[in-house]
Amino acid sequence: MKPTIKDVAKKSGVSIATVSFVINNSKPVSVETRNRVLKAIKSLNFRPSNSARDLVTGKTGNIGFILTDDHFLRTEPFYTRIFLGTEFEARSEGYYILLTTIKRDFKETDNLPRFIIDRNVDGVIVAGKVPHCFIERLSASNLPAVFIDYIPPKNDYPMVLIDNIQGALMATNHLISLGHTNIAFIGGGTEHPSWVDRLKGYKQALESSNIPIKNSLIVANDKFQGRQNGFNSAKMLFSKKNNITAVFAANDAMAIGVLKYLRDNGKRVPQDVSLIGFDDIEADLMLSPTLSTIRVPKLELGTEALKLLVNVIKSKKSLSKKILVPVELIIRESTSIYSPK
Amino acid sequence: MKPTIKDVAKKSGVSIATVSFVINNSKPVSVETRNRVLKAIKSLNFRPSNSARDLVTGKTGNIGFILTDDHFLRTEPFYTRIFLGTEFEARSEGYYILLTTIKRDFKETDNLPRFIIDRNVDGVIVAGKVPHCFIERLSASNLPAVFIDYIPPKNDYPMVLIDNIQGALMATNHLISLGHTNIAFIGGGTEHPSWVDRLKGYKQALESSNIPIKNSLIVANDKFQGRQNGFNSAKMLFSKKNNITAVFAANDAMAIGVLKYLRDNGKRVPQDVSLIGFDDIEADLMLSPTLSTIRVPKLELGTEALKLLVNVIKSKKSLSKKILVPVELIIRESTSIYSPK
DNA sequence: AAATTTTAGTTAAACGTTTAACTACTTTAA
DNA sequence: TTAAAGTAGTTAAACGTTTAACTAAAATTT
Repeated sequence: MKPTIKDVAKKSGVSIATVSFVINNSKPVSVETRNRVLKAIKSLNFRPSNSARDLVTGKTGNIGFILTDDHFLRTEPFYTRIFLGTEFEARSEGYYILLTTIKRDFKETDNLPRFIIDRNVDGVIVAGKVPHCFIERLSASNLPAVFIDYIPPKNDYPMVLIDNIQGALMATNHLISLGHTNIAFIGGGTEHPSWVDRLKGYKQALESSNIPIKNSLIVANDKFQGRQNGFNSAKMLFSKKNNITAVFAANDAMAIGVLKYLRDNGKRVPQDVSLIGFDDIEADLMLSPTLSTIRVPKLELGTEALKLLVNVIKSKKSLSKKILVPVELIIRESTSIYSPK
Repeated sequence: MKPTIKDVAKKSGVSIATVSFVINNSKPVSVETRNRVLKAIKSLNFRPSNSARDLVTGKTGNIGFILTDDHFLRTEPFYTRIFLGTEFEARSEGYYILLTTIKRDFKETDNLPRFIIDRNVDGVIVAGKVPHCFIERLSASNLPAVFIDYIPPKNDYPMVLIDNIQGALMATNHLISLGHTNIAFIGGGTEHPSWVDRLKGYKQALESSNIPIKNSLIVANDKFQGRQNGFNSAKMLFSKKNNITAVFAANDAMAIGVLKYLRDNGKRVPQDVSLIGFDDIEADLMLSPTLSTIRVPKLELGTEALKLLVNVIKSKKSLSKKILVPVELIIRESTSIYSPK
């Protein structure tokens, strides 16, 4: 059978309490006994029982990771990478991650994830946009929670966010520095803070370079943000005659849609139109040209969120800290210097 | 504080044992008391403590889900769907899933997932191909395990497999029924049972239609199985003059690579070449033409594996059952009737 | 009617930890 | 020299369940 703390105690000739102190560093133990205990632990291959420990401490050692199923199933491994960051960090922090999805159209009457109902987690991480009514239910459950890449309305949970404004600034400034002035923006709907901020950064960049902002160059009204949407938006923009020489798409998926539209319609990238995305989804290595973009450190989003959550759990204070994770400009083939015909 | 079984017992005027019997249906309880207890449970919003229960039963209520990180991060949400199937089924079975990845090049000396070392799972599900040495380490741990979509060498674990031969038969027969005879096969390396079986099905279909098998039409030597590989293989096939009119690619990712090669080289699909894949990764709705394929029921792979594992855990017998999940022919735009020029 | 079996419930031990309260020394302070 | 404080360890209770062993009453069999 699995060895218990008693076996260790017997083998090293001390009480089980002392063994516990050694395991948890919770009380001073003399060097000799500590070593004796450690040796016994090793030789018996002892591992403390989670359930016993959890029972007495009232903790579970688990953390829930929640996202909508469509986010989880996105073709770009964006949220999966974030999850992996969390999972990885959880290993060193000694937590287990319970991953579950909720429906994108979570209803008032839907069940919360079972680990919340059963209180089988010490806290949860919510990644990406989730329905309002889910957030309300979650907040009623009084569990510590941290949000990633989404600002929950009316709740001051701690958050780990992408520095969207800065990224959009970098992307737009990159295009400007290449000589472009007729720069289009393609974004998702305005109900998501990320798109709002990326648009904000775009505008700021233009302003500070004294380039007039033309609403005719901005498409940001769709609820979705996939390739199809990029394709459609590009169609809207390029069917009018407005001399666009560069496009900043608010994410790579849309950028790929734009790319497809341009290719289908005889525009060369980057010779005729420069194109930059956002996210760096390292999607398609076959993509040609390769896409300039703003790299979002996805693993880091996940690790930071876990660290933050562990802090909240341990301090028991509901610090409403916001961490803004910096992004990085990645220049590839899809952007080049403006060369008028 | 969280209500305990004692609170329920007090409220309903019975002993805690009776409450336990009601919760677990483990001993007959009269209808009246049962109802009284259930009412108390509901009104107190009582949920049994996992840790307490686990401690006494020696179970954990957790199941580990293991796959390599590159599988998890694949652009096609193939394994993520399988996971979702498992997770979904786990909800109704009352288990929690701990998802973790191992490295594709897992080394003898690498640590097993922490939940195995700590024995914090009652069993594990392994999805997709994993390194041999990992399997050996796993099997030394003596945990119940079920494999999905991979046949572990030298171990008779229970498995849930795709009916690859049948699928390949269906795909090839579909092409044959359209009048094609010069049908190429593009597969991955032969070290993976799936590719071997899909090739086998391809050959069987040709044989039973009395179409000679030409090795020049078969490319199956690469270790990887992505788009790039499909692209390269198509190049190899079509650069020789051999009148290929149809291609069966052993997965959709490779099929998409083939499609790209054909498009780049002026061949129309399906007018000039019919193309069918395998998996149905519902990748790119923008793909044109849409891809005929063999649908693999991914969720079902996951649910079946969980059911099987739960069976093993409960029966304590190491039944080495194999479940072959049926596939389905999905005809879309990329295959059409053979029309000689 | 007595003996036996069945049914519905109770009691108490056990699971493997953590930790508050205590003890017995040893060191330091007065 | 004695009292106080510090150190290193022990004892035992507690956490919230499950379950074996038991009891008392009811139902069935003889």
